[in-house]
Amino acid sequence: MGRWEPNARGRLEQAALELYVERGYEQTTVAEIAGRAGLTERTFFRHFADKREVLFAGAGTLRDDLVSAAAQAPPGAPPIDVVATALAAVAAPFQGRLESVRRRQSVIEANAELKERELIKLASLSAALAETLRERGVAEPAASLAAEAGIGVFKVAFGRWVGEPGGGEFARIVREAVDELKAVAAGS
Amino acid sequence: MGRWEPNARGRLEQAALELYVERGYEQTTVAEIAGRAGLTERTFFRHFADKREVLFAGAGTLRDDLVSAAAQAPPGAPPIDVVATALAAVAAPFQGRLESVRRRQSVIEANAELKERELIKLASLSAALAETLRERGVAEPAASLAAEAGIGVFKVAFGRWVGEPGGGEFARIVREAVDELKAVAAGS
DNA sequence: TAGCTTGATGACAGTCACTGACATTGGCTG
DNA sequence: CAGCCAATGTCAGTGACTGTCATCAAGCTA
Repeated sequence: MGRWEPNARGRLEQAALELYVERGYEQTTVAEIAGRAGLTERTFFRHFADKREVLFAGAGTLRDDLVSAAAQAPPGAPPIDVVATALAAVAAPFQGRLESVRRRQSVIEANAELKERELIKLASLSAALAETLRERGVAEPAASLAAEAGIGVFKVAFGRWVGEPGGGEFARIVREAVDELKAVAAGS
Repeated sequence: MGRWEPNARGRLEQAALELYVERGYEQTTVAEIAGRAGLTERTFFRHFADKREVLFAGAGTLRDDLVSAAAQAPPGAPPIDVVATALAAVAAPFQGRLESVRRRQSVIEANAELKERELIKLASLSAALAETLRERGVAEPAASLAAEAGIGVFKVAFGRWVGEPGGGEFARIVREAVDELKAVAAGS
């Protein structure tokens, strides 16, 4: 048994989410989060760059998964299809966690600072996706446009999935949104 | 002559931009901005919600112009064309101010907090554009997808315009990016 | 085994963004 | 002229975040 309770980072994440849900993001102090996790404020800031970041720890994994899925698409596939399959691939792991995702999302949408942080994470997804497309030989500005449009599709599809009462199948909603984007771009 | 020097808000904007350029956003305190403008820190926060907002005062106008241009498009026009003409319309007023825009943009791109603020302003453009499309009878999710894709186009086109040595014609770059998006979405 | 190093944490002081409450001031209105 | 009002100043406070040094148990080394 170690000197300290294990998984300090995970305890901080859980305590933060609980408190943000219970009393709201702004009404929660970092000292309270740390206290609930049995740690001090200073230790919180050793694990997370700021008070918002504790909600976005999984963003790096999502980006890696997206890049990996895009990189594995068949060579020579049209960029829009590379993006579509990559988005559907990263959508799948969300499927079993609708309630947990909804809780987190309601916290984010209640606070402008948290929305900002979410947007910059999505922008980093877009940048990583564009970079992957470029490595696959897609020229600019097609690579950035496909990536931006793809992340836009993801945002819209995510909103629909979280907003629908039953939830539905996220990957299917993503594919439908891609098809809808194609129709819109064609001028229908 | 009034009791106070006129245009306090404008003086604060100018002082902030100068200081952000001179020594960087993080190295500038609000007290310094206010001091250069001949005001106090408290007055700064009466004019701007926070230290970032002073750089984004024009965002509301941009959104209004975008909505207005989209609303004036011919009835029944395809959503992608409504978006394209609206983007080209708001691009035009940027044309004469390339150097000023570049200076401001270099400040924003040097700081993550400022990037976040820019992204949420762009997201508000997207939301307003989607709302306008809905009022024109465009159904969901087509309205949101067209708006998201359109703002993505704007981001890419803006980056190209600011990045190119000579600058070029912003409205033309926007139209080319829309065409490129159409080609990408078609699976080229 | 005694000592040294290391890594996670605590303690504490400090800066700065931001807020609430109240005071000040000079022009404008009745 | 009295009073109101709008913009600003003053001041005290909260809380996010940082730098610095201390602590202490586990592991490594001689």
